[in-house]
Amino acid sequence: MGRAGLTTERLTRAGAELADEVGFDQVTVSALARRFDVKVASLYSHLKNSQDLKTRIALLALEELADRAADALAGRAGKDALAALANVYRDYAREHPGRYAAAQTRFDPQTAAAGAGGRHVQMTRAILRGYDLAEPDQTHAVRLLGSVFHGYVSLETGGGFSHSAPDTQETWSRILDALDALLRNWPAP
Amino acid sequence: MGRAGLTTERLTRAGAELADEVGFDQVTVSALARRFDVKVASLYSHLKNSQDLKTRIALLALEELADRAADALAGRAGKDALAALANVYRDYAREHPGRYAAAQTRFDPQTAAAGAGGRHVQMTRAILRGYDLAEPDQTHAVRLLGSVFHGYVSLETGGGFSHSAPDTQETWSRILDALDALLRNWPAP
DNA sequence: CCAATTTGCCTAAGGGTATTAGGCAAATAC
DNA sequence: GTATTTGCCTAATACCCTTAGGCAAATTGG
Repeated sequence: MGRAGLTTERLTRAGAELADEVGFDQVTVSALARRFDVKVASLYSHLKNSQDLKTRIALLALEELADRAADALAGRAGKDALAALANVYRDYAREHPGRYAAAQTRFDPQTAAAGAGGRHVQMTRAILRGYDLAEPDQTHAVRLLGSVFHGYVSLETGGGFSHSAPDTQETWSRILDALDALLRNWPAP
Repeated sequence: MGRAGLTTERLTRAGAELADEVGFDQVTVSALARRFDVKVASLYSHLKNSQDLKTRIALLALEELADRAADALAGRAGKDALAALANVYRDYAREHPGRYAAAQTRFDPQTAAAGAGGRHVQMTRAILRGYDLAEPDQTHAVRLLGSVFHGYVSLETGGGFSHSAPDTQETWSRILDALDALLRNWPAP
């Protein structure tokens, strides 16, 4: 029997695809082995364990998301930038639901520091440069934006808004309008 | 051997406690059987299967949450009501992380209809009566509030905001201020 | 109050996933 | 071209989930 050419890299990518197809929860070392037509134990030369695989997929997703966000923000400011970043999250979640779910993983500080989490915070902060917010309000606003983006996307992709008018695209636009208005007019304590 | 007095009800409650202790993902028919000092197969007289158990825990959590919300909203209006509802979600997630995680389960329409999901929407709508929002803006606002509450609580309990000043209580207060200001001043399309 | 029925928990068994240990052959290094 | 490393395999253990079938305790009804 020849070798299958397994690699931590390839396994992670295939795991991400698998996640998008069957859901991040269903990503399993066994399923991945089947996909490469290889015995399960063989993967353990490349992956520490099941958790390791999931962490790698999560970090991959965070990285991809940060790359897309950086692209989208280039040359934009103000509400334009706000909408661009928001749409990156929303679109990514729709295109890659499994990866997006993976990106929600909570890491231990060790792992988190190695990931792209910091890039996301920095990009959100960059957007706020288009508004007039001093610290600590800027941090409050970063957290609010993170909450809205994550919360909305997670509810929408989970079907939480389905089967009701008005449609979610309309709501999404109006929420971005509302956030823009709020940031331009952030209330004093 | 006497009987253990198992009940779907008791199993669901114990499952919710287990979820708070070890995490909703770790809730398992086997662990529940151990807790009652009973063989695993015995649970299958009371539960359809593992998924059934998880669904029941999720519905229990949604119900408890709706009950707490209804209590908190009684006699309040405006920003008071907004903060009360928001705090119900946040406090519940802190006290009962496993149950809160369970409450995020996405149900099939059949199951969703039987659950307390509708009560939550109705209570959020009730709060908005204190603000001057006509449809469809009211629905947009309901979705925004749901997104913020869920997003914030999920990020905070997941440790997404840790290790950084200002502290999360401060951010939470200022976010509620901001939402109140936004609702009082909802931008026209 | 005893017989019949239902109900509750058990044993047994089959199938899936995770993980480790040890082996053989293909790739690589010298 | 031999020596070493590396990659995938077989084998084995340890969970977890689920169904089938059995026995005894509880309940029902005469």
